[in-house]
Amino acid sequence: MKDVAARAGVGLKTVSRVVNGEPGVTPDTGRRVQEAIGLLGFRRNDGARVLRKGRTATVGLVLEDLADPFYGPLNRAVEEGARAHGALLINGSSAEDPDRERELALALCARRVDGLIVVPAGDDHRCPEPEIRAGVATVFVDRPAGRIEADVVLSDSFGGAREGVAHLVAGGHRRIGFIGDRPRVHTATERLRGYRAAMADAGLPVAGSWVSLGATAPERVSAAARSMPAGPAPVTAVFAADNRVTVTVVRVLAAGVRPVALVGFDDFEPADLLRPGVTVVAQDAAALGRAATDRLFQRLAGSRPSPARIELPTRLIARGSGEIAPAH
Amino acid sequence: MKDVAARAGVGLKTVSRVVNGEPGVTPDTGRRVQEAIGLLGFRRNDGARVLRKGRTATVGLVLEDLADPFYGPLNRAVEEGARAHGALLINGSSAEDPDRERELALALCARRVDGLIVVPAGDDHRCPEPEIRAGVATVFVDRPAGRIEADVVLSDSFGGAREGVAHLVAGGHRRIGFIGDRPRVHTATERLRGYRAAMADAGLPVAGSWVSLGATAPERVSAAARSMPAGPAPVTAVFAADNRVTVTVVRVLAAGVRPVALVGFDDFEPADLLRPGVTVVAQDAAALGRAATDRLFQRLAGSRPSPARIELPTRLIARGSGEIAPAH
DNA sequence: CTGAAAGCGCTTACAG
DNA sequence: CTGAAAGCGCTTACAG
Repeated sequence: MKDVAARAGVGLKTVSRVVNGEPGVTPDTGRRVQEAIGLLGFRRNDGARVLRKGRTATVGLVLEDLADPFYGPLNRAVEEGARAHGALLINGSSAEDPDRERELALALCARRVDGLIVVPAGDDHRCPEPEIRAGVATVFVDRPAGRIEADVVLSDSFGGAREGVAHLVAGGHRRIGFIGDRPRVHTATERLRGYRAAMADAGLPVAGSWVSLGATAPERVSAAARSMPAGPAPVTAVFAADNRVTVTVVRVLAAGVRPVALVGFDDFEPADLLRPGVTVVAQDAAALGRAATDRLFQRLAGSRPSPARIELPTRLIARGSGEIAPAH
Repeated sequence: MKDVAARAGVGLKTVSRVVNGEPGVTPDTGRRVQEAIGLLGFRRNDGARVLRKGRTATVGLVLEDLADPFYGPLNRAVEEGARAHGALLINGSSAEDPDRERELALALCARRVDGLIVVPAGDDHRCPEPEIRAGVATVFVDRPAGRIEADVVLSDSFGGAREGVAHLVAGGHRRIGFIGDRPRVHTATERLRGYRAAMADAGLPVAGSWVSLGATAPERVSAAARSMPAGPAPVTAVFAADNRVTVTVVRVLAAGVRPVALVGFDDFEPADLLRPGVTVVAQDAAALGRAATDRLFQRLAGSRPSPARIELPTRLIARGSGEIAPAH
């Protein structure tokens, strides 16, 4: 900038004005400065700018895994939200590791991001980052964070699961299985609660062997999906509590002898290409991202509402697998 | 930092030394400084640091769409590569819009990212960013950039398509269709070239009606997929040149009367759940990301090889759809 | 309309 | 082992 000023024969401040399109520069002076900028290939250094201005126009996003298709639309929605406010997105994967999550959040704070959007690592029940409590505006998405008091944007896991299971009940099923993630994962327990509520609503009992919580590894899920439709109280339908579980269950059921109905939580790519199509309770990952970003920028704009829990509705999409009649 | 120095009764430089773990501080002094840091909740401002050091420890990634599942693993791989070098990732979507791509690249340059990884917008044949030519280390991935001389990391589209089509030929097919993206998309023409090469290798003619290039919108692709197995010279197999095309073709063929064999370029999520499973020529998006990041950091480390075109091999995965025998 | 001085929070290059 | 001075590239708050 100094070079540009020298070249154009003006002061530093004038260059600054031209670069930032501020008023108070004669057209002629402006032109001279522009010329010098072009000649020297000058680009404003936003880092230096930030140092004075305070705001970095940067948002940090910490999620579980950038490679997970579920987070793609969320990621993109946050980007778009940030972009609408002239901000860039720095993001990273926690890889479900609380230490790595913390490390990432700290690095983002050291870069002085204006705000942080965090998908908390699944099993982190420790108190999160002191810096978040200290000051950086933060919104949690997809899962609630430990015991922290902060904004959180979630899908309605309870209501969605309840609706999905009620759909099976309405189809005539009375023995329905539930396969979900480990109990320490919040969404898993919420969805289980929804399952139990739907069963209770219909006055149906739940046998112990119909509920299976645990790692979403294919081996464990396969075993559960194989055993439930067998035995003394065989289920005629299964509710799969997330997309990893659903995909495995589809495989197992396709290989089984009797048709078993299936409703899954989370939509997944070509669920409609399968025969039968997979009926799902879809959550809107992009809407989650949008809501979180909106909330964040409201806070950045100075609004100070007390921390809220925002729940977004889910949507049941019937495609066939959930409409299979019970085999008595 | 000034406050910490005052509180600990030391100079600024001593605080700096402690914060950065530099030697030359007595344990006792170190302790006092650490205490003051804890008390004041001090965090180094990396922005200020960067201003002096020159390097930002930040890598920029510009791709088509953060929400696209294909780019998830690439995104993650770049993140991991950057992380291994202590760098953070700023990324954004070009949304296939050359202007937006340029705007993003400029914003990243203004932030003084150390390096840039770019998936060029599909149809950009203009000369790309002057700043890239000017200096920021840049590696292009997945598609070559205009006419620029820079590193580019690609999948072997030609070889992959050739292998996929040869697989169909080996299965007894003699009339094979090709459905791909618009001709201005580099990968589309490369794959078409691979198709033609495989047909030529086998001494098979290619009828004009067997080749369809154009937008990957479902309507157009459906029309092509419906017409090819009909008419006077009906194809018995189709090669779909990318995953968007493949998904649409699967839908159409499933609804058709005669079985038509299918091989797709790009793997997609539950291609193995479908009946039959979809045979694909898979490219390794994570490997693309890794190779690009490696190349970038080699340059950042000071190595100055001349720009290279790095091609990664693809892998044929037979799952059933590509092994359907020709219906004569 | 224009510019010189001070300062954002750190590090570099020195000197003690 | 320790610290004062200068400077990274910009903007803020003034003064002319």
